[in-house]
Amino acid sequence: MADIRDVAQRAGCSIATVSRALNSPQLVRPETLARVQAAAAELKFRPNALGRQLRGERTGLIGVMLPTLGNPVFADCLEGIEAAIDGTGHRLLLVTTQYDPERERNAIETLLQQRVDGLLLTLADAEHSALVDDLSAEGVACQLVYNDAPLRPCVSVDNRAAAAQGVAMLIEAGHRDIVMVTGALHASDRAKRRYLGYGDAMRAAGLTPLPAFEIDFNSGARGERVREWLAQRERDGARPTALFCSNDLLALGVMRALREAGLRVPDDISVLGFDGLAVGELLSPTLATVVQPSVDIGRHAAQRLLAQIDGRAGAVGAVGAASAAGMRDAALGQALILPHEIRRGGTVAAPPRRAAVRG
Amino acid sequence: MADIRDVAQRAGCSIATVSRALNSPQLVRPETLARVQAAAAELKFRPNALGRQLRGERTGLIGVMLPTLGNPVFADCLEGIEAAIDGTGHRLLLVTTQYDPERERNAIETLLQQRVDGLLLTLADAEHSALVDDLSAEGVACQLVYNDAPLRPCVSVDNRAAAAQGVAMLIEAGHRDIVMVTGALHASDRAKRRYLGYGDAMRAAGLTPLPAFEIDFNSGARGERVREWLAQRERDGARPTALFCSNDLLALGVMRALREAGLRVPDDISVLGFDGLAVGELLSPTLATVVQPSVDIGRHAAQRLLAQIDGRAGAVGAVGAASAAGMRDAALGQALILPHEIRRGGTVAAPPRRAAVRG
DNA sequence: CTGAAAGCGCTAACAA
DNA sequence: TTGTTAGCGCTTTCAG
Repeated sequence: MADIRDVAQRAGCSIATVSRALNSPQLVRPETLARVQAAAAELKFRPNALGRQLRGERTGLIGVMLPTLGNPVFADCLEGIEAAIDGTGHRLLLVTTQYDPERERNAIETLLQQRVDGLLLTLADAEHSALVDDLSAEGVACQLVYNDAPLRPCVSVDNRAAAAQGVAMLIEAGHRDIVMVTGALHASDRAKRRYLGYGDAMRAAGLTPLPAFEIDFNSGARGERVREWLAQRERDGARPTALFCSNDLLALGVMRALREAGLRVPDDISVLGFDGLAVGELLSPTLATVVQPSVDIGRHAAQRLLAQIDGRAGAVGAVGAASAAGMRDAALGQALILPHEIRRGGTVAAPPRRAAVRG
Repeated sequence: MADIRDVAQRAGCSIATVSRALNSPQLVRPETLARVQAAAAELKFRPNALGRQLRGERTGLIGVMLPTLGNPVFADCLEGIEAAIDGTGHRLLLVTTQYDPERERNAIETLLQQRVDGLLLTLADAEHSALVDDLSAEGVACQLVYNDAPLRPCVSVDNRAAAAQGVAMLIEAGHRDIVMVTGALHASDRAKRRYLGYGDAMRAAGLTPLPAFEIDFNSGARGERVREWLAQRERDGARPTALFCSNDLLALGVMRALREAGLRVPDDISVLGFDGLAVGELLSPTLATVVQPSVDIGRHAAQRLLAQIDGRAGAVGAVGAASAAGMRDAALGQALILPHEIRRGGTVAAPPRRAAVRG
């Protein structure tokens, strides 16, 4: 593989000139430029990014860490990130963690060793994670994605308020026995906040929040679990009339289990999701859900990160004054809350009359 | 940021010893090792991967290029890739192309400049792409993903045979008027091969293949287009009784348009997809489709790529003999065809009786 | 406008 | 077992 020296020799100039010809053509005499370009083409010269990165200040690499791509919510977000960096000359280094905190640690370290210019992270639990503190202490440019931690640099919806609004819709539809279904609660700060929102809405309506029904994401026997739980509830005479699922994927799984258990949605039981996956609208009945703008979340997070990176470079030496860049930086260090939306759908209806059961 | 020299100084040894302590601990006296580790920890030393990569033979980077992550088929594949490289110390550099050939060129070049050890690519059209030839000519380790080009290193299903089998199922269900719906045919070699398979199945049953109905993926007015087309067909008295969609996402969109046009699936018209997206099983009716093992495609492609990379390293100097590595390499240079599967689903039923219309 | 030279941080001979 | 040294390919002063 030809290197810059080969090109220089062939073009009859020094490697410095080749470098300039490639990076700052205007600094080079047109004639020389042409010779260099010709030489480069003939030798099929491919600049080695590693050399440049080692030497330079920035690598142009952005580290992206997501729990999984099996959930379209994250794939969508990644599309937004891609869209935002398109044309900026940045590239993406991608890692998934499967919601495993240890993998999170390792992944971040790996990304940092590659000297990424910045980090876009979705953590299992941002609030109790010391990682983010360490990162900001180290001065690493970083934005959290989906995590809504008020005091941290992140882009998300207001999970608590959004969930409350969704549940309020259920209540308005006439439901009183509403249970929230979640994955492992401890594994996701978003699920936790949504549960808080559920509680808010219940109490606001004078209802008592019920414990969440947690189902292990990774267990294959999800349908089984749901059926058992329903049977138990049935026996207690306390089958809920509506289920609020902490995310759409879970809602889909739950609905399948419901169907297999012989229950009709929404006739026998209503279901509300969270995320706003596009597929939800293609189902019949369509999935009622709390929509978060996943692509925009990714896009904004990436844009903020880029601004942060640029600001950082621009701020060098501008110590004295609270510059415009500094002002911007302050905003970038705080949460950006994007608007959510309630998507009404066929999976929510009025609760069935069950006077006989109750009486 | 502390570098290896700082650590050496603090540990009271040379940088070579630090390097060894980090990479080959067994070559270093336990006591020295401990000193180095302590020093590294105290200084929060983070090895700079760029330095190592610039020096070394390999970077540990794998370049992945996919059309989009908006289609879960590719997200699933990426999950498979992730799974395969997990624990191997490789990292992923990800780029999406939106099916744009120019972006494909640029993306590959970018990846190569970063000195990736190998490439995992889904091209718009692998057969007519000179890119792959160039790559193998340059000796770049590379596997195509989803593209089934018989003579190239790739992992896919037999799109033609799979499509034929799916269409045969429609015919078996009693359909004779079957139209294939695709995105822009020229933009995807898979769609083209599936159309060939459609033709095979039709002719095998003594039927005449019909022209494909192409809908632009990127047009927002997809539903509109479908309705117009249907109306036209209706007027001609030639409304098909079944639609074979070149992928599941398209099938979902088509079904929605059908519904909006007042047609019931499968009562009025049957729909068959291709891909086997998980969501298809959650719909009601469930989506009949030709299933390709997306995760496995990704996994196998990554495994083959890793083998190729290792083989390459191992083969250095082993010029004389047709070594075992050489044998393996030969296989890695050819297509790996994974088995597909027909998933029967509620979207396919017998065609409606339309004696009155026909007569 | 161009060239010489000094590294960026690390690994791997080669010596000791 | 450890140290010295020569780069990997590139950018960027600083001179000319």
